[in-house]
Amino acid sequence: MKRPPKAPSVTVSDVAREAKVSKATAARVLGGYGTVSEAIRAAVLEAAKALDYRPNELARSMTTGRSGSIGVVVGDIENPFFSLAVRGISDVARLSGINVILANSGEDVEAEKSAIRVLLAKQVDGLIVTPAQSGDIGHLAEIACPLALLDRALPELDVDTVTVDDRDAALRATRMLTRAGHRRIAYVTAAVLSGEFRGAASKINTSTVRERILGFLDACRDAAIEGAERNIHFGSGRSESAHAVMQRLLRSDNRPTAILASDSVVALDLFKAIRECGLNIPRDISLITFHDADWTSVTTPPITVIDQPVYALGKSVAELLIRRLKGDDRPPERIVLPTTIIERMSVGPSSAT
Amino acid sequence: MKRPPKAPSVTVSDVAREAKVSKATAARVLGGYGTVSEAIRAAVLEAAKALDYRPNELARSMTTGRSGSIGVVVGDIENPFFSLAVRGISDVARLSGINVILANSGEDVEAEKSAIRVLLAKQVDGLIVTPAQSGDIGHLAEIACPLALLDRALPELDVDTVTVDDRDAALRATRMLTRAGHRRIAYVTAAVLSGEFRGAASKINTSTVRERILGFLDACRDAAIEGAERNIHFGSGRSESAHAVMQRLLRSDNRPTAILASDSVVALDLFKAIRECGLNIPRDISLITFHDADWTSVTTPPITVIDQPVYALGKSVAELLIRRLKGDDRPPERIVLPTTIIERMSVGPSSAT
DNA sequence: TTTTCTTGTGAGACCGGTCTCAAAAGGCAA
DNA sequence: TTGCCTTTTGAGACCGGTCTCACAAGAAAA
Repeated sequence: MKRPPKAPSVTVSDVAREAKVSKATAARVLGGYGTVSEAIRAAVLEAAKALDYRPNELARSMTTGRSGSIGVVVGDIENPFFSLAVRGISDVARLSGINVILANSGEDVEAEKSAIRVLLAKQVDGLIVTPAQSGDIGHLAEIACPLALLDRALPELDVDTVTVDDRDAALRATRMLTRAGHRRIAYVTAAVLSGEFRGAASKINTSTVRERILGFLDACRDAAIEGAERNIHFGSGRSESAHAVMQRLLRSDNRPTAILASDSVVALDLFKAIRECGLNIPRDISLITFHDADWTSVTTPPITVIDQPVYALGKSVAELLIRRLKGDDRPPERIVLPTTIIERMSVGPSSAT
Repeated sequence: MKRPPKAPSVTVSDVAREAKVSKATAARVLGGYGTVSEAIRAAVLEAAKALDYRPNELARSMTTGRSGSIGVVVGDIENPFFSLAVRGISDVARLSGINVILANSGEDVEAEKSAIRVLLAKQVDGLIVTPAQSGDIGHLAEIACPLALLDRALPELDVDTVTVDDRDAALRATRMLTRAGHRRIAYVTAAVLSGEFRGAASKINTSTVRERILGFLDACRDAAIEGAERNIHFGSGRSESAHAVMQRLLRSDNRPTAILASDSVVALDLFKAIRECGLNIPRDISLITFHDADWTSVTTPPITVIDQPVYALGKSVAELLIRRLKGDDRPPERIVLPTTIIERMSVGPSSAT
């Protein structure tokens, strides 16, 4: 099949000429504004069809100032958490005839800044961001278009935000572990810390990370577990060393008898590492993870998870943003979605000697 | 933290006035074209900084005709196959300073058409599409900008295409099954057929689906298996009934002793259904699936998969498209990437009585 | 019939950049 | 000093839409 060469691009003026009316009139019917008589409208429409006119959205945005698209900056589309959230966002956006320009930050602030700059230059009408770090939020604060935060709240930034009840979720999950008799419980997260962590959880400024650690520590305190802070492991991302870190953790003398993982990617790595160490879940070690990823239900044993309403997260944040684009000027909302724990078979009594 | 209200948007003219030069000169330094004396360049740059000038990409695209973005239409971002491929695409795009506008077709041709129309109206410089159906490709054929096809080839469409060696992959996987003694082998795919399938595989026009079936049938013929066509099951998508279909398949009198699944989403459904039927892999039934999804390595037993270079698929198609955007006018290329089979533990000898 | 509205239409400015073209300025040889 | 060539600068058209405004025509009111 032959492909059409460059198209000379039919414009309003062309249609106007064809329909023998003024450019203004043709623009009126084509743009769907102003009033035009039925007869002329039909003529213009016919001319447009004959010429195969396609509006140039760019030119339209140029004058209206609205581009009809929103920018979304996530940490990593590859992570099923984000791809599901993005799905929620784009489903809502499509319903409003808005489209989504996606950018990956790779959880790197500089990449995030640059992505935002580019999206802004493209005149997106609004922005949904999952801030990579929260120490560095100047670039977010000075964004002049509507902004909404996804999954991670920034206390200093008074904008629409949708998160889940991370603290409570971590609390409940950890409590499930302490009630099973565990006292050496590790919390493993992919997040990297800017400074040094000295148990000063309240100083962590990425809300998701902070709240979860707070919840984790709450539960540990309730169970009178001392020094729980030392069992918090950061930076277990996807680098090669992360796997090694986990192996070391699992092989250490007083290895944890239970682990809470911050996301399904980390948990999968943990699961593999546990296996490679010849450990058995839940006999030797218990495991709970955030995010009900598809794999968690088919392992042996299936993994107990904290089920976050990820799709709804994306859906809500998009709804909030779009409402704002439509002129809503209520004070920013901070929606916290509930999580549920899906109990499967990965939690057992403590194996501590 | 206070959010800035509407920005009055600083333009080239503003900068020019501030720097006391003409608009044209200011535009030259800001746009980085033409020649300007060092003294004036510095002055303009300083004025721009003082005013916090940010270029309006839309206006720029307006005159240049290039928007600096490409459109990507995939079946479903939620599917890990696509999210990984999209990752590959956006990584490459970012390197070239191009950004990606993402659209979901939901594997529906009408949605695909509309997405393409919107993207084209947004003046994307190029388009990467995973055609949902191949009966209906008029809308693809008349696209006037560079187009590249991802994962699915369209013989009638002579454009850059990157696929994997589906036929060979299916052949090798099926052969692995026949060599293990299996003779009742089912092929289960999420793809839906436009017409009726009567064994006329060559008439299927979605290349991925056709090639795989062809490979499957090749292997069956080699093993002198009769009526293999009857064991091909379409439409096992994510609808409720799909699961039921599988259950029926598994509970039927002469249920297959081995299954080849077309993607990891279908395979996961199958895996669950097999379990629910109380069947054991690989004792009662063997399973191989396309796509090395993360879950396939952690199940008991781990699943033998056809590993497709998904990231590379996205990477290559983006490279091809971007090369074309840069003016390359070599004849369209059709790249076929190799697959490898990762043998795990889900294939055993036939359990046929 | 004349005046006053209403409604439909056309002319042209405008959005914020790019780019062509011609004029101005500077450099150098004669 | 004059002339010619090169480099720098400014004026203004242009991209493809939207939108304001003035005006024409027909309808309703006086």
